[in-house]
Amino acid sequence: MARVRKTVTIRDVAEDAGVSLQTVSRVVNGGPNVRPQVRDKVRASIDKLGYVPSLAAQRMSGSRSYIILAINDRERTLEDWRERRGTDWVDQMLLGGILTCSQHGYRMMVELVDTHSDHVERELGAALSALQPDGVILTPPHSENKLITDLLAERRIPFARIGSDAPGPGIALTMGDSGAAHRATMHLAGLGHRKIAMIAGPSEYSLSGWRIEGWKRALAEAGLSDEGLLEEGDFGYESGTRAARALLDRNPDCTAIIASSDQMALAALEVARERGFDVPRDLSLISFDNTPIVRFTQPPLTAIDQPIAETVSRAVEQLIARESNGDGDGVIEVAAGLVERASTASPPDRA
Amino acid sequence: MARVRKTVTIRDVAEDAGVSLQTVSRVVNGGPNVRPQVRDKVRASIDKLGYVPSLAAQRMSGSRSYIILAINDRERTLEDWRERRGTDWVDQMLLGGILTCSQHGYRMMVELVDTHSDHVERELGAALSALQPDGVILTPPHSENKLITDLLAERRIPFARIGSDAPGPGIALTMGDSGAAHRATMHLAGLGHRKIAMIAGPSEYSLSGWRIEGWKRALAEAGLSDEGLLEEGDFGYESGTRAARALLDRNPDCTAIIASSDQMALAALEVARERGFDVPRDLSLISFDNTPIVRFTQPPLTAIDQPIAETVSRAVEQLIARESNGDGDGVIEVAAGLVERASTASPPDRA
DNA sequence: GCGCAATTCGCAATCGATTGAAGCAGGGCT
DNA sequence: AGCCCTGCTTCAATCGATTGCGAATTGCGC
Repeated sequence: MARVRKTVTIRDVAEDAGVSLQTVSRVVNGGPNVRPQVRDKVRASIDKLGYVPSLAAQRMSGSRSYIILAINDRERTLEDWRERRGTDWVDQMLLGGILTCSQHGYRMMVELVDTHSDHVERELGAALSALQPDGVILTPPHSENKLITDLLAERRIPFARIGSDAPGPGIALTMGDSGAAHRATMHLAGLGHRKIAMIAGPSEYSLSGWRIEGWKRALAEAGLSDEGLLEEGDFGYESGTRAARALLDRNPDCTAIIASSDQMALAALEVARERGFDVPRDLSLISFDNTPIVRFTQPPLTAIDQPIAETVSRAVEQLIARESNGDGDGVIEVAAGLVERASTASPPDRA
Repeated sequence: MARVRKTVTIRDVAEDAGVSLQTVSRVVNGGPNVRPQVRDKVRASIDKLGYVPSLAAQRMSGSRSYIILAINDRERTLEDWRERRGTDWVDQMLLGGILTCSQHGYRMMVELVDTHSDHVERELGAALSALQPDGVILTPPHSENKLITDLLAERRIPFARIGSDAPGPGIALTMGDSGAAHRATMHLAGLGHRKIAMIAGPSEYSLSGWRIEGWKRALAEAGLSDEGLLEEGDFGYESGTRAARALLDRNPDCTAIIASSDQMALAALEVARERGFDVPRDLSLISFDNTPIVRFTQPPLTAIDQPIAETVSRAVEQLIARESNGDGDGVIEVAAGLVERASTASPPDRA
């Protein structure tokens, strides 16, 4: 009764069902040559004994490890990440990744790597050797780290780059940053705004560039100018304060700001407050990320919602599929949504 | 050159160093009978070839899997968690867990389990069979789920319960909820407050009870009453609004509120605003969790900082140590800190 | 009822590392 | 000088699942 339960192996199942190990293996892995009758009998034994194949053993014999490795930034996570972008990213990544993995019988592991370290290759190489993952997911800013992508390409490990659209090696998944910025800008233009500024992210992130691009494209389509309306921040609160002040100093007639992160939008909101501007009456605000914070500000912020969970989920599916199909790499776009809240309105009438 | 790099096995190292496989294994695992000279030679070969033992193979032969499994709530993470408690928990757990694991040559995996599901045992059992983790970390509300703790005890897998202080099976790690609530209450009492209310968490979380206990204890020590000053919420924003309104309706002379989550504190802040109360002039606020949000509110909130990363880190260390020592279970307390910001001040003078 | 083909099953080797027991030195003892 | 003993290294079995290949069974048509 209270005896320690021995591990149930494929052998136990075979014995219980009265068939050979190999037959059980075929059943488990959906092999082609098993009679329905036998298959059901084996399935019954599996359920009865509660058999679950050992990941380690599967890895040993088969060619797959059933492991997808997600590379996250260590330095940022430890010190900067929370300060600058909030933590929603990690949570959503886990959600999308782990759930999708488990749906396919895979597991996801997270590895924290410091992009700026000199040991990137050694650290990552060790993880790859130890785990031998079937696929790797890179999150910004690793997605465009050549040392990392080269290492993965050399080892012939399929990988996905989240937040990248360079058609290089590996599958690229973008979240439609250009389109999202375009949409946000058009939304503001549609409300009647003529001076729509942008606080962009750091240039080392290529998504910063796409957002600027989408913003400029929309301005051009609406026949508006972008002159003097662009500031660069680092996603963090402080930089947002600085950028917002500079923008409003330079453009007293600016009536709308798109910020490339929630933190920077929060900072802009505070700058507006300190200048006696009412949001949205005097100034409209749209932020990127849509982390939980922006629902509780006064007013709640209209925001671009990044479909991180879905994107990672797609990445996992691609990696798993690619493994069997051997398909080539491609670029996938997952569209971001615009969540309208109370921080956007028509601009004030000015003489 | 660009030839696909074959996996480096222990055999390759042995050959390169001119010794046997077993000698290499001894070197890697710190075995006792290896000449320093030989050991150095083997080490050199390991570095040269970039050898890293395969986790799967280690699991196969040895008794350890070098895997720690962290159980998180699926339902909450998917739908409610972010709404109610923010996501900081997950991020911090990963930080503390993954980093500490890697320091000891272990890996952490995350499993999402729905506590309220009927399949808890099956889901968790499958994960345990597949991964055969050396230790398991339970986070609330799993920490006190008897189905889960029984399953782990039966399988003889060491486990740690985060946010629990029941001395049952497994290591219990509390974050000093009672002490933290006590400290927050004393802080307010020290500022001169006489009516200090609490918005508690749901009673199904035992930490809710401890916080109430600490609050009451402090009130008693300060010679204050707790009558009518307690409301229960569910950690979420909505419940905080309801609770704060009820408290202020019932106690017009209430000058301070301790909320058991940041979300509920945010709600209380908004209720104060809608009633024309200035925080902290008319009402002082202290929240639990100290997620990034509360630094950017107006005013920034004084908060209890939960040392989640450190707690999980301690849990990992205990699990790994316990595995070798075979030590018994115990209760460990990691102290929370009080971060003073601008939401607390002396109460207004009232006639 | 027979033969051939198609399907299904079982034996054995294998993945990479660990581990207990056996082998082989060299040194000290009587 | 013979013997044993200690210290270090090597042989061989093992973990649990996969997989190729040969063997056995079934199915089908004539």
